[in-house]
Amino acid sequence: MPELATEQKESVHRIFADFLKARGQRQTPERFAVLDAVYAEQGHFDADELYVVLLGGNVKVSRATVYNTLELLCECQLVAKHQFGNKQSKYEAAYSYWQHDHLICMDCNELFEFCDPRIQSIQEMVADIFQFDIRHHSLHMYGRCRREACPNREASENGA
Amino acid sequence: MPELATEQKESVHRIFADFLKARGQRQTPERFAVLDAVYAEQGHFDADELYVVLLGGNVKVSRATVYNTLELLCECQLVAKHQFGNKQSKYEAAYSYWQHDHLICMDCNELFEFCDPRIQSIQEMVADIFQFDIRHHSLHMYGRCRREACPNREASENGA
DNA sequence: ATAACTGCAAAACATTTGCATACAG
DNA sequence: CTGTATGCAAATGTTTTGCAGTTAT
Repeated sequence: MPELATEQKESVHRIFADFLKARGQRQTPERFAVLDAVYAEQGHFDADELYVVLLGGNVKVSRATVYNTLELLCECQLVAKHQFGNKQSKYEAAYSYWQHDHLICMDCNELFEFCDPRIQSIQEMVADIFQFDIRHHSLHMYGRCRREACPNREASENGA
Repeated sequence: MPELATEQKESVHRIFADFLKARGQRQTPERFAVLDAVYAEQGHFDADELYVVLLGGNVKVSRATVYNTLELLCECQLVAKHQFGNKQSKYEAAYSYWQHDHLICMDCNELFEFCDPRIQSIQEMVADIFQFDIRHHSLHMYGRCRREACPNREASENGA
Protein backbone atom coordinates (compact mmCIF):
# COMPACT_ATOMS: atom_id res chain seq x y z
CA MET A 1 0.00 0.00 0.00
CA PRO A 2 2.84 2.48 0.60
CA GLU A 3 3.83 1.63 -2.99
CA LEU A 4 0.80 3.12 -4.60
CA ALA A 5 0.60 5.98 -2.14
CA THR A 6 4.21 6.93 -2.82
CA GLU A 7 3.68 6.69 -6.53
CA GLN A 8 0.67 8.95 -6.36
CA LYS A 9 2.50 11.37 -4.12
CA GLU A 10 5.35 11.69 -6.57
CA SER A 11 2.95 12.08 -9.40
CA VAL A 12 0.99 14.93 -7.86
CA HIS A 13 4.18 16.59 -6.68
CA ARG A 14 5.43 16.61 -10.23
CA ILE A 15 2.16 18.03 -11.54
CA PHE A 16 2.16 20.79 -8.95
CA ALA A 17 5.84 21.56 -9.48
CA ASP A 18 5.36 21.84 -13.24
CA PHE A 19 2.33 24.02 -12.76
CA LEU A 20 4.18 26.40 -10.46
CA LYS A 21 7.19 26.53 -12.73
CA ALA A 22 5.02 27.29 -15.74
CA ARG A 23 3.53 30.23 -13.90
CA GLY A 24 6.80 31.46 -12.48
CA GLN A 25 5.68 30.78 -8.90
CA ARG A 26 7.82 29.42 -6.15
CA GLN A 27 7.93 25.86 -4.89
CA THR A 28 7.81 26.39 -1.16
CA PRO A 29 7.79 23.64 1.47
CA GLU A 30 4.48 25.01 2.79
CA ARG A 31 2.80 24.47 -0.54
CA PHE A 32 3.92 20.87 -0.77
CA ALA A 33 2.98 20.28 2.84
CA VAL A 34 -0.55 21.39 2.02
CA LEU A 35 -0.60 19.19 -1.06
CA ASP A 36 0.46 16.16 0.99
CA ALA A 37 -2.12 16.87 3.67
CA VAL A 38 -4.81 17.09 1.02
CA TYR A 39 -3.90 13.71 -0.41
CA ALA A 40 -3.60 12.12 3.03
CA GLU A 41 -7.14 13.26 3.78
CA GLN A 42 -9.98 11.10 2.61
CA GLY A 43 -13.31 12.36 1.43
CA HIS A 44 -14.33 15.95 1.85
CA PHE A 45 -12.78 18.44 4.23
CA ASP A 46 -12.80 22.18 4.79
CA ALA A 47 -9.90 24.61 4.89
CA ASP A 48 -9.83 24.86 8.66
CA GLU A 49 -9.82 21.10 9.17
CA LEU A 50 -6.79 20.91 6.93
CA TYR A 51 -5.13 23.73 8.84
CA VAL A 52 -5.63 21.88 12.13
CA VAL A 53 -4.32 18.63 10.67
CA LEU A 54 -1.22 20.42 9.45
CA LEU A 55 -0.58 21.98 12.85
CA GLY A 56 -1.02 18.57 14.46
CA GLY A 57 1.54 17.08 12.10
CA ASN A 58 4.20 19.52 13.29
CA VAL A 59 3.98 21.50 10.06
CA LYS A 60 3.93 25.23 10.59
CA VAL A 61 1.61 26.98 8.16
CA SER A 62 -0.81 29.84 8.48
CA ARG A 63 -4.45 29.74 7.52
CA ALA A 64 -3.77 32.27 4.80
CA THR A 65 -1.27 29.93 3.18
CA VAL A 66 -3.69 27.04 3.40
CA TYR A 67 -6.36 29.04 1.59
CA ASN A 68 -3.89 30.37 -0.91
CA THR A 69 -2.48 26.94 -1.70
CA LEU A 70 -5.89 25.31 -1.97
CA GLU A 71 -6.74 27.85 -4.62
CA LEU A 72 -3.58 27.07 -6.56
CA LEU A 73 -4.37 23.36 -6.31
CA CYS A 74 -7.85 23.98 -7.67
CA GLU A 75 -6.38 25.87 -10.59
CA CYS A 76 -4.21 22.94 -11.58
CA GLN A 77 -7.06 20.48 -11.06
CA LEU A 78 -5.43 18.61 -8.20
CA VAL A 79 -8.21 19.68 -5.87
CA ALA A 80 -11.93 20.15 -6.38
CA LYS A 81 -13.80 22.78 -4.42
CA HIS A 82 -17.48 22.35 -3.55
CA GLN A 83 -20.15 24.50 -2.00
CA PHE A 84 -22.88 22.42 -0.48
CA GLY A 85 -25.73 24.10 1.39
CA ASN A 86 -23.63 25.89 4.00
CA LYS A 87 -21.42 28.91 3.69
CA GLN A 88 -18.28 26.89 4.27
CA SER A 89 -16.50 25.50 1.20
CA LYS A 90 -15.46 21.87 1.06
CA TYR A 91 -12.51 20.45 -0.81
CA GLU A 92 -11.35 17.05 -1.98
CA ALA A 93 -8.33 15.54 -3.69
CA ALA A 94 -9.08 15.18 -7.37
CA TYR A 95 -6.20 13.35 -9.03
CA SER A 96 -7.08 10.12 -10.78
CA TYR A 97 -10.49 10.04 -9.19
CA TRP A 98 -13.51 9.26 -11.29
CA GLN A 99 -15.61 12.29 -12.00
CA HIS A 100 -18.53 11.95 -9.62
CA ASP A 101 -21.47 13.93 -8.36
CA HIS A 102 -23.02 14.27 -4.93
CA LEU A 103 -26.12 13.19 -3.11
CA ILE A 104 -26.69 14.97 0.21
CA CYS A 105 -29.02 13.95 3.03
CA MET A 106 -30.79 17.07 4.26
CA ASP A 107 -31.24 15.48 7.70
CA CYS A 108 -27.82 14.15 8.57
CA ASN A 109 -25.71 15.93 5.93
CA GLU A 110 -24.18 12.64 4.92
CA LEU A 111 -22.63 12.66 1.47
CA PHE A 112 -22.89 9.95 -1.15
CA GLU A 113 -21.24 9.89 -4.54
CA PHE A 114 -22.62 8.73 -7.83
CA CYS A 115 -21.80 8.86 -11.49
CA ASP A 116 -23.97 8.75 -14.58
CA PRO A 117 -22.60 8.96 -18.11
CA ARG A 118 -25.64 10.90 -19.27
CA ILE A 119 -24.34 13.95 -17.44
CA GLN A 120 -21.39 14.02 -19.78
CA SER A 121 -23.74 13.92 -22.75
CA ILE A 122 -25.80 16.74 -21.32
CA GLN A 123 -22.67 18.78 -20.77
CA GLU A 124 -21.61 18.31 -24.38
CA MET A 125 -25.04 19.21 -25.66
CA VAL A 126 -25.25 22.36 -23.56
CA ALA A 127 -21.75 23.38 -24.67
CA ASP A 128 -22.84 23.01 -28.26
CA ILE A 129 -26.12 24.89 -27.91
CA PHE A 130 -24.67 27.83 -26.00
CA GLN A 131 -21.31 27.87 -27.76
CA PHE A 132 -19.54 27.47 -24.45
CA ASP A 133 -16.24 25.94 -23.53
CA ILE A 134 -17.44 24.06 -20.45
CA ARG A 135 -14.71 23.25 -17.96
CA HIS A 136 -16.55 21.50 -15.18
CA HIS A 137 -19.90 21.03 -13.57
CA SER A 138 -21.40 20.36 -10.19
CA LEU A 139 -24.52 18.31 -9.71
CA HIS A 140 -25.98 18.05 -6.22
CA MET A 141 -29.09 16.12 -5.32
CA TYR A 142 -30.74 16.92 -1.99
CA GLY A 143 -33.15 14.69 -0.14
CA ARG A 144 -33.60 12.41 2.82
CA CYS A 145 -31.97 9.04 3.24
CA ARG A 146 -34.38 6.39 4.46
CA ARG A 147 -31.89 4.70 6.75
CA GLU A 148 -32.96 3.90 10.29
CA ALA A 149 -29.59 5.17 11.41
CA CYS A 150 -30.12 8.63 9.98
CA PRO A 151 -29.88 11.18 12.79
CA ASN A 152 -32.48 13.95 12.93
CA ARG A 153 -34.94 11.59 11.35
CA GLU A 154 -37.63 12.37 13.92
CA ALA A 155 -36.79 16.07 13.93
CA SER A 156 -37.41 16.37 10.22
CA GLU A 157 -40.58 14.33 10.38
CA ASN A 158 -42.00 16.87 12.79
CA GLY A 159 -40.74 19.71 10.64
CA ALA A 160 -42.37 18.54 7.40
CA MET B 1 -49.60 42.61 -18.61
CA PRO B 2 -51.01 43.85 -15.31
CA GLU B 3 -53.64 41.11 -15.74
CA LEU B 4 -51.25 38.23 -15.50
CA ALA B 5 -49.04 39.93 -12.97
CA THR B 6 -52.01 40.55 -10.70
CA GLU B 7 -53.21 37.01 -11.10
CA GLN B 8 -49.81 35.63 -10.21
CA LYS B 9 -49.51 38.01 -7.29
CA GLU B 10 -52.79 36.83 -5.84
CA SER B 11 -51.82 33.26 -6.40
CA VAL B 12 -48.51 33.46 -4.58
CA HIS B 13 -50.06 35.51 -1.81
CA ARG B 14 -52.58 32.76 -1.25
CA ILE B 15 -49.90 30.07 -1.22
CA PHE B 16 -47.80 32.01 1.28
CA ALA B 17 -50.80 32.85 3.46
CA ASP B 18 -51.85 29.19 3.60
CA PHE B 19 -48.33 28.11 4.37
CA LEU B 20 -48.05 30.57 7.25
CA LYS B 21 -51.44 29.66 8.61
CA ALA B 22 -50.61 25.96 8.50
CA ARG B 23 -47.53 26.59 10.57
CA GLY B 24 -49.20 29.00 12.97
CA GLN B 25 -47.03 31.87 11.84
CA ARG B 26 -48.15 35.44 11.43
CA GLN B 27 -49.04 37.16 8.19
CA THR B 28 -47.18 40.41 8.58
CA PRO B 29 -47.06 43.23 6.02
CA GLU B 30 -43.26 42.93 5.93
CA ARG B 31 -43.47 39.32 4.81
CA PHE B 32 -45.82 40.12 1.96
CA ALA B 33 -43.73 43.12 0.99
CA VAL B 34 -40.74 40.83 0.61
CA LEU B 35 -42.79 38.37 -1.40
CA ASP B 36 -43.93 41.10 -3.77
CA ALA B 37 -40.43 42.42 -4.17
CA VAL B 38 -39.21 38.93 -5.01
CA TYR B 39 -41.80 38.52 -7.74
CA ALA B 40 -41.19 42.01 -9.11
CA GLU B 41 -37.53 41.12 -9.49
CA GLN B 42 -36.45 39.31 -12.60
CA GLY B 43 -33.73 36.75 -12.75
CA HIS B 44 -31.39 36.16 -9.87
CA PHE B 45 -30.75 38.52 -7.01
CA ASP B 46 -29.13 38.45 -3.60
CA ALA B 47 -30.61 39.28 -0.21
CA ASP B 48 -29.00 42.67 -0.01
CA GLU B 49 -30.16 43.76 -3.46
CA LEU B 50 -33.68 42.92 -2.39
CA TYR B 51 -33.22 44.87 0.83
CA VAL B 52 -32.10 47.94 -1.09
CA VAL B 53 -35.00 47.65 -3.53
CA LEU B 54 -37.43 47.47 -0.63
CA LEU B 55 -35.95 50.54 1.02
CA GLY B 56 -36.16 52.38 -2.29
CA GLY B 57 -39.83 51.48 -2.59
CA ASN B 58 -40.61 53.20 0.69
CA VAL B 59 -41.09 49.87 2.45
CA LYS B 60 -39.43 49.74 5.82
CA VAL B 61 -37.92 46.35 6.53
CA SER B 62 -34.72 45.26 8.17
CA ARG B 63 -32.13 43.02 6.62
CA ALA B 64 -32.90 40.40 9.26
CA THR B 65 -36.51 40.26 8.12
CA VAL B 66 -35.48 39.97 4.50
CA TYR B 67 -33.27 36.97 5.29
CA ASN B 68 -35.89 35.46 7.54
CA THR B 69 -38.65 35.83 4.97
CA LEU B 70 -36.53 34.52 2.11
CA GLU B 71 -36.00 31.38 4.13
CA LEU B 72 -39.72 30.98 4.70
CA LEU B 73 -40.32 31.46 0.98
CA CYS B 74 -37.78 28.78 0.18
CA GLU B 75 -39.54 26.42 2.54
CA CYS B 76 -42.84 26.81 0.74
CA GLN B 77 -41.13 26.55 -2.67
CA LEU B 78 -41.98 30.07 -3.77
CA VAL B 79 -38.31 30.94 -3.92
CA ALA B 80 -35.26 28.95 -4.98
CA LYS B 81 -31.90 29.59 -3.35
CA HIS B 82 -28.66 29.01 -5.22
CA GLN B 83 -25.00 29.06 -4.34
CA PHE B 84 -22.84 29.73 -7.33
CA GLY B 85 -19.08 30.10 -6.94
CA ASN B 86 -19.09 32.98 -4.46
CA LYS B 87 -19.95 33.08 -0.81
CA GLN B 88 -23.08 35.12 -1.43
CA SER B 89 -26.34 33.23 -1.99
CA LYS B 90 -28.58 34.07 -4.90
CA TYR B 91 -32.34 33.74 -5.00
CA GLU B 92 -35.04 33.66 -7.65
CA ALA B 93 -38.82 33.51 -7.79
CA ALA B 94 -39.87 29.93 -8.36
CA TYR B 95 -43.62 29.82 -8.86
CA SER B 96 -44.79 28.38 -12.14
CA TYR B 97 -41.32 28.47 -13.58
CA TRP B 98 -39.99 25.51 -15.45
CA GLN B 99 -37.38 23.58 -13.53
CA HIS B 100 -34.12 24.71 -15.05
CA ASP B 101 -30.40 24.43 -14.46
CA HIS B 102 -27.59 26.94 -14.81
CA LEU B 103 -24.66 27.61 -17.05
CA ILE B 104 -22.19 30.16 -15.70
CA CYS B 105 -19.48 32.03 -17.61
CA MET B 106 -16.34 32.01 -15.48
CA ASP B 107 -15.18 35.24 -17.15
CA CYS B 108 -18.18 37.53 -17.01
CA ASN B 109 -20.34 35.63 -14.50
CA GLU B 110 -23.25 35.77 -16.89
CA LEU B 111 -25.93 33.19 -16.20
CA PHE B 112 -27.76 31.10 -18.78
CA GLU B 113 -30.54 28.63 -18.11
CA PHE B 114 -31.14 25.26 -19.69
CA CYS B 115 -33.26 22.21 -19.16
CA ASP B 116 -32.75 18.58 -20.10
CA PRO B 117 -35.24 15.81 -19.31
CA ARG B 118 -32.44 13.32 -18.75
CA ILE B 119 -31.66 15.03 -15.46
CA GLN B 120 -35.04 13.96 -14.17
CA SER B 121 -34.29 10.37 -15.17
CA ILE B 122 -30.94 10.50 -13.44
CA GLN B 123 -32.59 11.86 -10.33
CA GLU B 124 -35.08 9.01 -10.27
CA MET B 125 -32.39 6.43 -10.83
CA VAL B 126 -30.20 7.82 -8.06
CA ALA B 127 -33.18 7.94 -5.70
CA ASP B 128 -33.83 4.30 -6.42
CA ILE B 129 -30.26 3.12 -6.03
CA PHE B 130 -29.59 4.97 -2.78
CA GLN B 131 -33.11 4.60 -1.37
CA PHE B 132 -33.41 8.35 -1.09
CA ASP B 133 -36.37 10.65 -1.15
CA ILE B 134 -34.84 13.30 -3.41
CA ARG B 135 -36.44 16.72 -3.08
CA HIS B 136 -34.44 18.88 -5.44
CA HIS B 137 -31.16 19.17 -7.25
CA SER B 138 -28.79 21.81 -8.51
CA LEU B 139 -26.77 21.38 -11.66
CA HIS B 140 -24.24 24.08 -12.52
CA MET B 141 -21.99 24.03 -15.56
CA TYR B 142 -18.96 26.34 -15.52
CA GLY B 143 -17.04 27.48 -18.55
CA ARG B 144 -16.30 30.35 -20.85
CA CYS B 145 -18.74 31.85 -23.29
CA ARG B 146 -17.20 32.46 -26.68
CA ARG B 147 -18.98 35.74 -27.27
CA GLU B 148 -16.94 38.68 -28.46
CA ALA B 149 -18.84 40.81 -25.99
CA CYS B 150 -17.70 38.78 -22.99
CA PRO B 151 -15.86 41.07 -20.59
CA ASN B 152 -12.62 39.82 -19.07
CA ARG B 153 -12.06 37.83 -22.19
CA GLU B 154 -8.48 39.07 -22.58
CA ALA B 155 -7.83 38.83 -18.86
CA SER B 156 -8.65 35.15 -18.79
CA GLU B 157 -6.69 34.44 -21.94
CA ASN B 158 -3.62 35.76 -20.20
CA GLY B 159 -4.44 33.80 -17.07
CA ALA B 160 -4.84 30.43 -18.78
C1' DA C 1 19.85 40.26 -5.04
C1' DT C 2 15.11 40.51 -5.43
C1' DA C 3 10.66 39.51 -6.20
C1' DA C 4 7.53 36.27 -4.38
C1' DC C 5 5.84 34.01 -0.20
C1' DT C 6 4.79 33.58 4.62
C1' DG C 7 2.67 34.53 9.17
C1' DC C 8 0.10 37.30 11.83
C1' DA C 9 -3.68 39.95 13.06
C1' DA C 10 -6.90 43.00 11.45
C1' DA C 11 -10.44 43.68 7.96
C1' DA C 12 -14.11 42.39 5.16
C1' DC C 13 -18.08 40.07 4.11
C1' DA C 14 -22.66 37.85 4.30
C1' DT C 15 -25.56 36.06 7.58
C1' DT C 16 -27.35 35.25 12.38
C1' DT C 17 -28.56 36.45 16.98
C1' DG C 18 -30.21 38.87 21.33
C1' DC C 19 -33.14 41.85 23.17
C1' DA C 20 -36.53 45.50 23.74
C1' DT C 21 -40.50 47.04 21.29
C1' DA C 22 -44.51 46.46 18.21
C1' DC C 23 -48.36 44.11 16.61
C1' DA C 24 -51.29 40.02 14.48
C1' DG C 25 -54.41 36.72 16.03
C1' DC D 1 -54.10 39.97 25.83
C1' DT D 2 -50.18 36.97 24.46
C1' DG D 3 -46.78 35.10 22.02
C1' DT D 4 -44.67 35.92 17.64
C1' DA D 5 -42.24 39.15 14.59
C1' DT D 6 -39.68 43.16 14.00
C1' DG D 7 -35.61 46.45 13.96
C1' DC D 8 -31.39 47.45 15.42
C1' DA D 9 -26.77 46.66 16.35
C1' DA D 10 -23.61 43.57 17.94
C1' DA D 11 -21.84 38.91 17.19
C1' DT D 12 -20.46 35.19 14.31
C1' DG D 13 -17.60 32.51 11.27
C1' DT D 14 -15.24 32.07 7.02
C1' DT D 15 -12.25 34.00 3.90
C1' DT D 16 -9.23 37.91 2.44
C1' DT D 17 -5.89 41.49 3.02
C1' DG D 18 -1.88 44.54 4.45
C1' DC D 19 2.48 44.61 5.94
C1' DA D 20 6.99 43.41 7.83
C1' DG D 21 9.98 39.81 7.72
C1' DT D 22 11.66 35.36 5.00
C1' DT D 23 13.18 32.69 1.44
C1' DA D 24 13.33 30.30 -3.21
C1' DT D 25 15.40 31.16 -7.42
